[in-house]
Amino acid sequence: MTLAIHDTLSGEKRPFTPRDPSRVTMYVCGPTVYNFAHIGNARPVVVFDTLFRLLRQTYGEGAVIYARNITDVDDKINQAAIDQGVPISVITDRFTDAYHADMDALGALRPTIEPRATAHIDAMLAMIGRLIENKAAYAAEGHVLFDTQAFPDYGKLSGRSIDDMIAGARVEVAPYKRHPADFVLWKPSKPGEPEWPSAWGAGRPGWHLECSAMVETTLGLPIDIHGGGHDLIFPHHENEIAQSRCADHAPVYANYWMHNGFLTMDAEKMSKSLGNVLLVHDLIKQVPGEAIRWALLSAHYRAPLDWTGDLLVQSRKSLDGLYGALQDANTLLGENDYDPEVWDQPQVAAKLTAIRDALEDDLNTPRAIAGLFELSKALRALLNDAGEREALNQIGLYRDALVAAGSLLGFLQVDPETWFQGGADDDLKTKVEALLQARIEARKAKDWPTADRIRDELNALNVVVMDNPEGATWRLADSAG
RNA sequence: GGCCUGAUGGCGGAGUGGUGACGCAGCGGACUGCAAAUCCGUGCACCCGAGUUCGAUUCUCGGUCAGGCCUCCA
Repeated sequence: MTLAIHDTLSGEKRPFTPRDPSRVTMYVCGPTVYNFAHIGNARPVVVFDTLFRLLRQTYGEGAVIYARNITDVDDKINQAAIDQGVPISVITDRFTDAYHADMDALGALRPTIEPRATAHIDAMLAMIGRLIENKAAYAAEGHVLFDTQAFPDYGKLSGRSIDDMIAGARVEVAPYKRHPADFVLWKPSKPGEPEWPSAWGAGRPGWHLECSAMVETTLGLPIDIHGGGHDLIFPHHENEIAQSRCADHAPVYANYWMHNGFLTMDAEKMSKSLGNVLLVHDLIKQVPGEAIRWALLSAHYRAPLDWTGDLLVQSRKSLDGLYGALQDANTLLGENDYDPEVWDQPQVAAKLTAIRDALEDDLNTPRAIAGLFELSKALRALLNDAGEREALNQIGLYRDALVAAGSLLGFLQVDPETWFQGGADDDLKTKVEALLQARIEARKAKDWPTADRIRDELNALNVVVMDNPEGATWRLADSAG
């Protein structure tokens, strides 16, 4: 099977054909760095990271160029700098670092390129120049505006006509606009705000222009895939298309447009006024990033996703099951050698193929996740009658396959011990080991009251004990919620 | 007001014109000193109405409900 992508522009699922298989290009709109990223911001990151992984496996790691911008010039950044009485760069540096740390925690690979808007002002100004030259933009009162009348395809991506937009307009139209739908390419800065000199007066770029310029400079037109949140379709992506195509007389800006669905919090939109903004920065202190990633990928990327405490609990338990199988396999295999003729085994190969097929079918992560469970189930079955010597090869094979399949989705990449005990600090681990040892002694002596009392103590430490004939293992109880 | 999505079991969530994956939770049993983990077994759903069809959860139309965009927004 080959990759098929649902393309917003054509409205259909189309087979993916890159312009150049040795240089596959993908651009995703990144953060405006004025605050911590919330869980809704994380959805496109995780979704397109999964696509990035799939593309890299298909075309080769060096053949996929994934650009995700950092918007570091913006009204909200300016406001934050004023509010906190610090230079703009203090804000942007701080939240760029935080963004990296948070997305790393979700298992997202870093993009190939992360262009910053402020490093591409020249390209933006050059683009404005070309737009004016091509009669697709005009200067007025210190602003430069895009002339939407100059672009017949305006509205095609979002499926709306300019007339519809005017009919539904709820904002006052700035007097210097020729047409209500025209949008800003360049605008004057207020005193104290960052500004750059230009032929149209000192000022700063409009947000839509930033992405167009960075796409051109970092990837070159047309790009293969352009992604982002559903809410960016209009006006942001619509405007990007208009600018780039008019600036360069380009017939195509991006060959495939992908948009992830919105995330709601307990069925409500996340908003500051509702006070339900959940920051990744806070969440990863409470639950493993992998469980958050799982929750984000548990629904198809185009479907809406309702974020609830229960979703996180279920996600974590699902991962417990898979890591449990891996742990048991590791325990059994121990130092034993096995023959890793992994990928030629037809039954394993079929299961791996099913997972790949699911992802290649417009990134059907729920189906791919089901495939992970298929592998896990098969691994469990082998573990349950592992008396046979030759079963070790099979177990090793399935164990490796599960980890390999997981890597495609960004799961199962840590040691099971780390997954189950990683939340414990060294003090706790020492304490637990001591209690566990004492309990093993008690059990040997068949002193059940003492054994049970110690287990209660461990439970109080949020530790779950699992006895086995030789001794016992432990894991931290789930505390997600 | 304009434009656009979606509605599957207790929960999450795929999918299909012909008896509805997968996961979480539940229930019964096995194992265990008792548990946990694991194993075996098991109950439960396709929003409403009409149409097309031999047959619709799947296609069409209408309705209801929910959500999104039209303004910064993932």
